[in-house]
Amino acid sequence: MAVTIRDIAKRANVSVTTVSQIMNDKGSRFTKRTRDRVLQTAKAMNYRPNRLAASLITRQTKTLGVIVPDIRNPFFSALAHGIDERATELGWSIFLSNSSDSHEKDLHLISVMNSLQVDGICFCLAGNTDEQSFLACYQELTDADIPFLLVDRYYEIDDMQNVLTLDHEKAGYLATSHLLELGHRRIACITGPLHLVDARMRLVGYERALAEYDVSIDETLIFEGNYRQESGYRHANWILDTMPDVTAFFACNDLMALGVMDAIEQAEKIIPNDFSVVGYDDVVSEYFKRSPLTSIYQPVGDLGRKTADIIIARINGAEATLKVDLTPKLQRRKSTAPLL
Amino acid sequence: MAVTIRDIAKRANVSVTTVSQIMNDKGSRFTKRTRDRVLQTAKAMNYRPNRLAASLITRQTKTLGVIVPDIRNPFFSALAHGIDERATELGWSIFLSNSSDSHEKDLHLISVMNSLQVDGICFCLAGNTDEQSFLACYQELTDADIPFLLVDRYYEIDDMQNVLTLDHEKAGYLATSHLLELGHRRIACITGPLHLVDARMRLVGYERALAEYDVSIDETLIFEGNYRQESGYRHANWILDTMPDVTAFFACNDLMALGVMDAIEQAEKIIPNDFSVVGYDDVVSEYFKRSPLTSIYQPVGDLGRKTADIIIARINGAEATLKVDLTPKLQRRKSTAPLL
DNA sequence: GTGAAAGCGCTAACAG
DNA sequence: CTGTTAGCGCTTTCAC
Repeated sequence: MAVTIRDIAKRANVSVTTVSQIMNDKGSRFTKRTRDRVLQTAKAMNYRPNRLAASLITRQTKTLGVIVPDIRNPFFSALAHGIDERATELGWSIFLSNSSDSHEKDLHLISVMNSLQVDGICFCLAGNTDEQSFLACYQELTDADIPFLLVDRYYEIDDMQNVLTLDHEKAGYLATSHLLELGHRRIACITGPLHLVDARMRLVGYERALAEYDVSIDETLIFEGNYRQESGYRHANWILDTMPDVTAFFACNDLMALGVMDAIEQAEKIIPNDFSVVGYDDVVSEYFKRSPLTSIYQPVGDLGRKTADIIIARINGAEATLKVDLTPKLQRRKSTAPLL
Repeated sequence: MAVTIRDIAKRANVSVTTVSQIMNDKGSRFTKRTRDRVLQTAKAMNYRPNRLAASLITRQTKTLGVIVPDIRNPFFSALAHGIDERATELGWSIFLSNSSDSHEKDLHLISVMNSLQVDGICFCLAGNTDEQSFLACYQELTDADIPFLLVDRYYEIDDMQNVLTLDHEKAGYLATSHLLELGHRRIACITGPLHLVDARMRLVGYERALAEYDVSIDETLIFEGNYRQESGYRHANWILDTMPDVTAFFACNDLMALGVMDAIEQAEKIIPNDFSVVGYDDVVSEYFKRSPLTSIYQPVGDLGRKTADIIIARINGAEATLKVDLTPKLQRRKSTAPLL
C-alpha cells in the first residue's frame, strides 16, 4: 500500500491540509519548522502524490493525448518527439497511440482519451479520412469539450482555429524553383492524395513557381500519387515510357521520390545526369545522414514543440495564436543537377 | 460540466449502483427493462465514464508507461508501435516519453509515471547508463512496486525476471557466418558500447561463427563503437588506412554500417566488389525499401507486442514467462558479395 | 498558521 | 433485483 498524505500527516503531527498545502507549496505561509518537518518526513517515507486523486478535484490531469497514424513513419515520430519534448519541459505527460490510418480507430481513441481525462488532444488524421469521417471526428472532439489541435492534416470546414500546419505551399514552391533555376522546364509533379490540404498546397506552390518562371502549367505533367513508394515508382515508369521531354521530377514526399529513383535506375538512366529528382520531408536525414536525395526539409520537430506550446497555452486559457514561423528549407544533395 | 453516473441515475430513476453495475456489465442481473433504460439514457446523454474516479477505487488504471531514449530512432518507434498495438487491442493505453538518453531523465520519468499511477512500465535504458545508474533505476522501479520490464537493454544483476530481449547472439552469428560463407576471413567487427549486454552478445555471436569456421579470433579486428554513424565512419577510416587485409565489415547497427559505407566510398572503393558490409537492425526497410544494405532483421514489432503481453499478464497476476521466440533473419542485399 | 469537513466521480460491500 | 452507504487520496473552503 502506497504512502498517502494522511500517513505523513500523522507522522509529522499535522493535518492533511497542511501537508497538501506544503507539498504544493502554496496557500498560507507555514513556519519554516513545520515546512521542513513535513517535507522531510515526506521524503523519508518516499511519498509519491497520487495524481489521479488530485486531478479528480482540480479537473486537470496535465496529460495530452497524441494520435498519429503510425509512429514508425519518420514524420510522425519526429512530430511526437517534439510534442513530448516540449510537454515534458512544461511538466506534462503524453498518451500516445497509433490509429493505423483507420478512421474508426481515431474515433475510438478520442473516446478513450476523453475517458482518461486528458486535458487536450493533438491529432493527426488517418490518411484515408474523407470529409464526412473528418466531420465525425470533429464532432466527437467538440462534444468532448476538450481543446484540440489538428496537426498538419485537416479539412477546410470552419475558421480553422484548431489547425496547425507547416508551410506546404512555400515548400512546393522551393522545390520547384530549385529545378527551374537549374534550367529544367518539363518538371513532372507527383502529388499526394489531393483530398488532403497539405498535398494540394504543395501543388499550389509548384504552380506558383512555374508561373513565376513563365512556364505554362501542363496538367499532363501532374500525377496524383498516394505518398507511398510504389506510387512514385508507377507514375515515374509511365512518364519514362511516354514523356521523353521530362527532365525532372518533384515527388511530394521522400517515399515516392525513392520510388521514382527506383524507376529511373531500372530504366538504366543516371541521376542526376539524365534526371533530377527532388523529394519532400527530409526527416530521415536526422538519423540517416547518407541520403543522396535533394529534398525539402520541414522543421517537424519544431512543429511538434509548437503544437505542445499552443495546446497547453489554450488549456491554460491563453489566446495562443496559430501564427508560427516554421520555414521549409531546401537541402541540396546529389539527386539534382543543371540541365545539360 | 461532464455528465456523471449520478445524472444518468436520476434521469433513469435508478441508483448510482445500478448504473455503475450495468455500465460495467457485471454483478447481479438486472431486468432487461432497466438495463436498456440505463444504457439508453447513458447514450442519450453522451455519457463518458471518468476513469480517474474509477481507478482511484479499483487501483487499476489500465495504463502502461513506456520509456525510450528517442522515439525517432527506428528501433524504438518500431518497439513502441508494437507495444501500443498490442496494448490497445487489450484495452490499455500508453504513456510514452523520451529520455533523450539521459539517465537522470529516466529516473524522473519513472517517478512521474508512478505518480500517474501507471500499472506497469516498459523501460529501455538510456544509452549512457552505467551499472551504478542502472541500479538507481532498478531501485526506483522496485520501490515504486510497479511491475516493469527492461526491454532489450539491461545489466546482469539478478535472476533477470524483468528482462525481455532479442536474440543478439544468434543475430551476430548470422551476420558473421554470412560473410564467412562468402569466403571472407578478415572480418572487422564494429561493436556497440560493450558495457551493454546486447552489444556484447552480438560480439559473442561473431566469435562463435568464427570459431565454427576455424578462423582464429583476432582482437585487433574488434572495435568498440557507440552505435552512432560517426563511430562507424571513424573506425572504418582507420581500418582502411592501416589494415589492408580486411575485406568485410560487420557493423553492429545500421547507423554505423552507413558510416562504414561513407568511409569506403570516400576512399573510392566499391561495395561490394572491394568490401562487403553487413549491418544490423534493418528496421528502416519497413518504410524505405530501397536500402542496398545487407542487414540482420530483428522482429522488433513482435518484441513490442510480446512486451505488452507479458507486462499485462503479470499485472493481472499471471506467471508470464520470458521465453519467447523472436528469431533474427538475414536480409541479403547488395552490400555483400563473395570474396574475389 | 493550522485544522475539520466536504466532496471530486466512481465502485463495492452490505442490506433489503 | 435494487438501493444505501462508505470510502479511494486528494484539494479546498471556511473556521479557529
